[in-house]
Amino acid sequence: MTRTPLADVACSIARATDLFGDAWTALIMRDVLTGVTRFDDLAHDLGISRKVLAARLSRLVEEGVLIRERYQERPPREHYRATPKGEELYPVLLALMEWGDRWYAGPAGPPARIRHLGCGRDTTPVSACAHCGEPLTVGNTTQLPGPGGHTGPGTRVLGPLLAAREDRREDTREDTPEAGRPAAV
Amino acid sequence: MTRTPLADVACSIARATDLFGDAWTALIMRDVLTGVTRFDDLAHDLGISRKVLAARLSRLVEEGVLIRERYQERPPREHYRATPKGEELYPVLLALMEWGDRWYAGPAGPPARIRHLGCGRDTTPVSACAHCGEPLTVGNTTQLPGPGGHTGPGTRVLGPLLAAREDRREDTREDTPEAGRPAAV
DNA sequence: ATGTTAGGTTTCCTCAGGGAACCCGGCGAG
DNA sequence: CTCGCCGGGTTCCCTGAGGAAACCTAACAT
Repeated sequence: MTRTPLADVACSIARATDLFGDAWTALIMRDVLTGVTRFDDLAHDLGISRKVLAARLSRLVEEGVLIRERYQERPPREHYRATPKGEELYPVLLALMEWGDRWYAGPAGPPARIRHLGCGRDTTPVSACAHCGEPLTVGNTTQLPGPGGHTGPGTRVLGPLLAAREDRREDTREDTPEAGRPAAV
Repeated sequence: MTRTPLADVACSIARATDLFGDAWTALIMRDVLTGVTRFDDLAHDLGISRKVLAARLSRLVEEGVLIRERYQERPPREHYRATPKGEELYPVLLALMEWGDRWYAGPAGPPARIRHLGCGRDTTPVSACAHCGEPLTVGNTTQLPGPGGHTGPGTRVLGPLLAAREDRREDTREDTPEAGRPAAV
């Protein structure tokens, strides 16, 4: 929770991880996105301590990933729903699930299937290139500095944590040259 | 680390989360997959405590996600490389990064770009249906019980934690009726 | 008036994570 | 041949996050 200098870091993975890199958040989002939205239901379903659940939910609400809504006045009842920002975490869940399926499913097969309503078939989610639709792998991609990165040219760049940590080592660069100018492609 | 009854649970997300749901693992995998593979380099780059780094690495090796390799004999030097199982975590990283880019990139744009070597363009990773190639969203998919799930019919099913937790509350269902019959689409 | 349910909050305890120091084998330099 | 350094960890102590369980406050329901 406040292991969080990560949030300031020039790496979108680190930023996402700051929220998502904890034991429960992924499971909470899974539940909320699949219809388990009330406090008690979540607590039961996950077996999470109520204290921690409350903390996670309010963090997720702060972050704009969930909203707390009163869905009934008498008696007053609340639930948590995903915002668009929260719904867009779905690909992360799909990727985690796909990986878990591939490497941990028993002989019986995976515990759940995803039916794609568009084509009507049980699907396997793949990470694809938005342009050509081909699957993306470690082998067929490279990481390059982006416009928002304050990183030197040589740095491998999926996430230059070094940059944001440089306070701890001012022997390294503090040049930060006009944080725009990417290493023009 | 041993908050881990999760690993036994009938949900691939929970299984994946058991490994991946911690502050550092995603970042370690990011680094290893992008070429930061030695202990000291990882420790520096991440700013992680050496103790925890050692623990994470040996866990990842145990799990078959990384292998420890001697890449030079004199002086003896080791590094960590991703196995195929480890490389297949790439989609998870891409999904996290994409989400971070969409919601946390400053006005300057995202800190890094992914170039797809197949089509030569900077790409945006999308979670697509392996059959029809269309993007998968919360709205155009449903979750159904899979062959490996020991879950009742009504249960929403991306991850029935209840099943594995029912030891703790035998007041609830122990019926588990013919664990198949999905809520037919 | 008594109980129950939803939605939390509080208290106490334990153990994982951070920081920093320490350790060990293998060099390479003087 | 001794000194010191580097890579790759391990050990120690301390703090703080997470778990368990009890408690609290409406708002009904009987």
